[in-house]
Amino acid sequence: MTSAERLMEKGIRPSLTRVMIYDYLLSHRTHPTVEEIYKELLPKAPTLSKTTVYNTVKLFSQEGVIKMLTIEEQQARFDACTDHHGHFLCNDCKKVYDFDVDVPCDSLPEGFTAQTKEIYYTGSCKNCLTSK
Amino acid sequence: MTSAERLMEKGIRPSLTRVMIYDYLLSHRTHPTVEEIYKELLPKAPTLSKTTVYNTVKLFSQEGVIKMLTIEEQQARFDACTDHHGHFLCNDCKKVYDFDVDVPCDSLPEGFTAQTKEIYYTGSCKNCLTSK
DNA sequence: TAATAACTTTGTAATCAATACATTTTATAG
DNA sequence: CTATAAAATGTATTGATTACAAAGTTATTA
Repeated sequence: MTSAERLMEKGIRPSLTRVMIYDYLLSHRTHPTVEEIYKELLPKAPTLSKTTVYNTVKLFSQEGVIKMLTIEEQQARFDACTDHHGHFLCNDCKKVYDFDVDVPCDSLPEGFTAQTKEIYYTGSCKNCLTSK
Repeated sequence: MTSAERLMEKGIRPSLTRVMIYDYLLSHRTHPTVEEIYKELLPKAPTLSKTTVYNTVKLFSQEGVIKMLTIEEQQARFDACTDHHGHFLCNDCKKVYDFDVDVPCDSLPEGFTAQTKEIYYTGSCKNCLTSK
């Protein structure tokens, strides 16, 4: 299935801009920020507006096409992989890593319905620990 | 153990301001923001500065006295309970609820060391679901 | 006790991610 | 082709957070 088809599946009209942003996220699993997405795409799309990137990732998140990560206080990050997995933020190099984690056993209060479930760890990654 | 003693245990000098902020967090388990802490304490401490609240919750978080929650994009929230539990953000009323959840089984990459482990759910709480 | 140093608190100014909004551009339908 | 809706853009604004310097407070040492 193409990325455009996947957007349509979620009721999102696959404009050129949207497909470009979605493709970027699909091929760059580094959990980029809006700023990073914008800067990377600007050479290919010189008329791109940062507001458009904001609008688009918000739309994608709301429709469940991508995940918004609030693991960092300062700015949101985005992940095109919506399968269940954990995110690890290194406090030193500020990179966000994926890791495998089981869906946790929870006891949500009666009547509560969850739409998203995120697992965030913070600490130090291997690179930063060994280079000390 | 008093709250002042608990601060000293973590190497934090228990000034009046710090104890006041810590006590507020201990007695208000609503995961308040800096703004909320500041507004609530201002009547009791008219010379309190918002910067001080920022400095203090940052210090507390760094020393592990409290937890900083980044579950919301816009602003950080703070929790004096450092025991393992999950946090549920209602997208409608924006309240953050505690819930019980097991420590998840993870397979962190070799050499990674976690300092904090947070579990964030978002969705709709009972009140908001029933009032629709 | 006085003098000094270290720490804490404060207030203003600056930063910067995110949003609001009006305008322009592009796509779709009649 | 025209009208309408949707998407993209750019500027201005908001608002949480931080930087920084000054003022205040507490601890230390002579």
